[in-house]
Order: sequence, then structure tokens, then C-alpha cells
Amino acid sequence: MREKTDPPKKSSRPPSAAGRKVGGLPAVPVEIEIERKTGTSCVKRLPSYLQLLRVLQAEGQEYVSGTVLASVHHLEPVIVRKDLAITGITGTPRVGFRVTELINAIERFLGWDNQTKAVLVGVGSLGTALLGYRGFENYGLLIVAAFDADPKKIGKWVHGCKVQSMNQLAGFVRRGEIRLGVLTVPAEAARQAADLMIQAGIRGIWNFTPVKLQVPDTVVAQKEDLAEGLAVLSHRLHHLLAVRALPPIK
Amino acid sequence: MREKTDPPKKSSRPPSAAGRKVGGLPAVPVEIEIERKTGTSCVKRLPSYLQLLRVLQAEGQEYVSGTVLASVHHLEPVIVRKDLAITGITGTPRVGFRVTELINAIERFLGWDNQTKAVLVGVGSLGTALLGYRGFENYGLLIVAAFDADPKKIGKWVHGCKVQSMNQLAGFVRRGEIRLGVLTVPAEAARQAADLMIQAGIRGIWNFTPVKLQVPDTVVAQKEDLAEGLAVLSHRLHHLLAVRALPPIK
DNA sequence: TAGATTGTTAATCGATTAACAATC
DNA sequence: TAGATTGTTAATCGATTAACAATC
Repeated sequence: MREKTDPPKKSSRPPSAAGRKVGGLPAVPVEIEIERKTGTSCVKRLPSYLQLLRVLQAEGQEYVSGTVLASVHHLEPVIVRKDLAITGITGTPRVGFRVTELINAIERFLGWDNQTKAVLVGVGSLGTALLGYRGFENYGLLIVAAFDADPKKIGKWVHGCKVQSMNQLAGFVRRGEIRLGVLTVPAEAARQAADLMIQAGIRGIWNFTPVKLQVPDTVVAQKEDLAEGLAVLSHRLHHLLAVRALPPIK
Repeated sequence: MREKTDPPKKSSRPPSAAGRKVGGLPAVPVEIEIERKTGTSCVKRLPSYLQLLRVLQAEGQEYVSGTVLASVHHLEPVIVRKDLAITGITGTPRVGFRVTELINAIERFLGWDNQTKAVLVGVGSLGTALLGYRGFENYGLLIVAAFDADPKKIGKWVHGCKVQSMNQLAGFVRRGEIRLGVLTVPAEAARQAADLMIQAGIRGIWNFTPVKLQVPDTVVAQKEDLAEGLAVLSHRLHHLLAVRALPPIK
């Protein structure tokens, strides 16, 4: 309602500058551009949008509104709008976002626009499990080789990967220009295996061990702990059964 | 320093009442007791403490301080103190917490003091993976049966479980008094499979599908999404490589 | 045009961190 | 005793939610 005749306190909606890329050049110095608020919560929700967007794309939908994305995921629409904003995309009022454009923006933001090759270290039960799981390909991840320290495992084939010795890791990583590693060794071996991966040139470690890794700032480590989710579930279930078991409430 | 001669503003440290169990009876009405601040962040960190505590117990350590737990996990000591407080345990200044007591308190709080039996629904690549992973036994979870809708899979043995048809689910759950189910079907089948599980009497669903389930309030559902962690890792790696790749910084 | 939807700022909520008395 | 550690309250920080002008 308020017009742009005189600027009061609020300068509502400056067309799109201030820390956003306009043409191809950042409107502000790069350091500030990089430091923009990218809380991890926003990033975590992007894959679920992506998953739905791909379904919509397959169905031939051209546009989707943030409102629709929100209702499917049981989120507030404003959350979706903010999440999508970090990818740099803009929508059109009353219409929404172009599905294809949104898919590309999210994939680009996450670095999933090209398949990323990864090695897996530690072919135990979890490692074997992950090698067999083909779902990661939807997320731009392709595990191309497996390594283990146990001589009894070396040479065996697991889900299409020949298990190699740890000595072969550095050469393989260098030749293949691999940047990402999945760590699934037992807790005791975690630290040493991670160090070998880093020496080999791995820059990102998806850490499935219960050990908090210390890595140099040229490397990122992401801890994945199924026990976290299970703990929340167990506690809530425990609680629910205690409350709901005794009297039939109504 | 301040004595309890006269009560100023702050009544620092009332011995231990106010919403805490004292003997065996809650000091306040049950509803309030239940509603006590149990943010999910605290609960998620408990398994990692538990893991370390078991190592210490095996080593014969009798006491451990919150400070030590904190430094191992790279957390602030006050976080550990708050987390442990939700289990109802108390420590002794200068000494710390009794390891055995702490293990018991955490296990009890999470409902991990007795093994919980679970069924798994959906024997695809991820389901097979989880059936083969024996690590859950440390977290009080034992997957005792597997179910699938695909007739071609029924009757096969996967990691010691015979795959059963969905028709057999309800009977099995009732006979075994199973409360927990692991859902690893494809996205399209998630809703229907979850409904069958709930009808069968399952009260907690560990949901590995990318679908947000709608469940009645007699059931808890916990979504587990590996893509979340991978998204955070990918984004950080992408970012890191962009920043660190171009110029050799120093 | 009217009204649904976007993008953004301000307010609220929850979790983390700082500070500190009480304790052994 | 002295000093490290506990338990708790207050302050800070970040994420979610509310509110609303701009837009098609």
C-alpha cells in the first residue's frame, strides 16, 4: 500500500541488490557474500524439496508454489521461502517457482549438479550396507571404491567394488581426483583411517563412526549418527507407552 | 559465598526439590513433571556419552567428570551437565559422576535398559543394509523379522531373517508384542506400509523414507534422512573447494 | 481489479553460552 | 583449607514464526 514517494523507516523491498548476485558479479565484496546466513537447518531441508520437485518435473508440472512445497512437508510456507532464497532463486508472486529452475538451483547450491565420486573406508557391516545402497546416486554421490585394513577382506568383491588395501588408497584418490570419503571403520580405527584419508587428499569425510574427528580447516567432516535419531525415537516411544499404556484415556 | 540467612532475589540452589523426583514420588503434579524441558538436542547427544561411558566402564574407571566427557566430544562442559541433568542423575562436585550409575540412568531414560524387538518393512537395498548391520544392538534394538510386499522376495533369507509377506505382519507383531518398526520401503509405498504397521499395533516408526508421515498421537514417527547430512557435507565441501582451490592461500 | 503469493523485517521461541554460588 | 566441579539462573545467539508491503 505504501508508495515509494518518500522513504520512511522501512525501505520495503529494494529490487534485489544488497548482497545478491545481480548479473554475474557479486554486488558486495566476496567475503561478505560468503558469510551470508546459511544456517545448517536450511541446507538440511533442501534435499526433501528436491525429491518432491523431481516428482513434479516427471509429472510435467512447470510451476510450483512455496505454499504447496510447505504443505507436503508439513512446514510453514515462510520456512520454504527462506530456504529457497539461500539458493539464490526468485519466484513470481501468484505463480510460484519454475520447477526446472528450482531443481537446478538446489543441485548447484549443494554441488549435486555433477556426480561426485567417493571412496568408502571400512568394509564392515555398515560399510557393506552403504556399498549396497544405490539411493545415494539421487544425491550426486557415487561410491567407486572400497578399502579396508583387514587382509582377509582385501581382494573380495562387495556389491561391485573390489576391496583394496589401505596402501592403495592414496594412489587411487590421486589418480581419480576423489574428494569425498565415507568412513565406516570401527571406533578404535577411526582417527587413524581419517588421517590416512586426509593424507591421500580427501577433502570431505562423511563420518559414520561414533568418534568426533579433529580435521584441519582444509577438510570438512560431517558426523552421521543413526543412534541420535534412534535415541529420540526410543525416548518418545518410552514416554508415549508410559503415558498411554496405563489408563485407556477417554 | 552468600549464605541462606536472608533470601534476596536469588535463592541459589534449593537442595533439589521443585519438579524433581525426591524419593519415588514426584514433587509436583505428573503433567508438569512430564512437560519438563527435554529438548531433542539434549536427547540426541546422550548416545555418544553412553558409548564413551561403556569404554570407561570396561577400563574399570569408577568416576568421570562432565569436563572430561565434554572435552572428548568437543562440547562445552555446561552442555554436558545440562544433558546429564535430564536423566535425573546427580554428580558430586570435585569428583564427577559414577560411571555405572550414569550408564544406567541414560539407558533407562532412553528405554535402552532392555532390548527392544523391532520389525523391518521393506527389504530393498537400504532394508537389506540395515538388517545386516549389527551395531543397533548397542542401542537396545534388535530387528527380529523382515516383511516385504514383493512376492519375489517373500521366503528368501536375508541376514538371518526370513522375508515374510505383509499379510503376516499383524499376526507377528501381536504375538511378539512388537512395538517398534523400521520403515525402508520406496517413497511411493511409504504411506500405505506405515498404515499397515500402525494397524498391526506398531507404536514407533523409524522412517527411512523421504516421506513425512502423518500418524495418530498414539504413535511416534521419527524420520531419518541420510540425505540431510550429505547435503550439509556437500554444501560445505563445495564451498571449501571454491574458497581453497583457487589461490594457495598463504 | 482482487487476491494469492513472494520477499523481507521484526518478534518470538528454544538452545547455547556466560556467570556464579554451593559443594566436596 | 583451596580449588575443581556441580547445578542453576541470566544473557546471548540462532532459528522459527508473525506481520506486511510489493507484486503479478
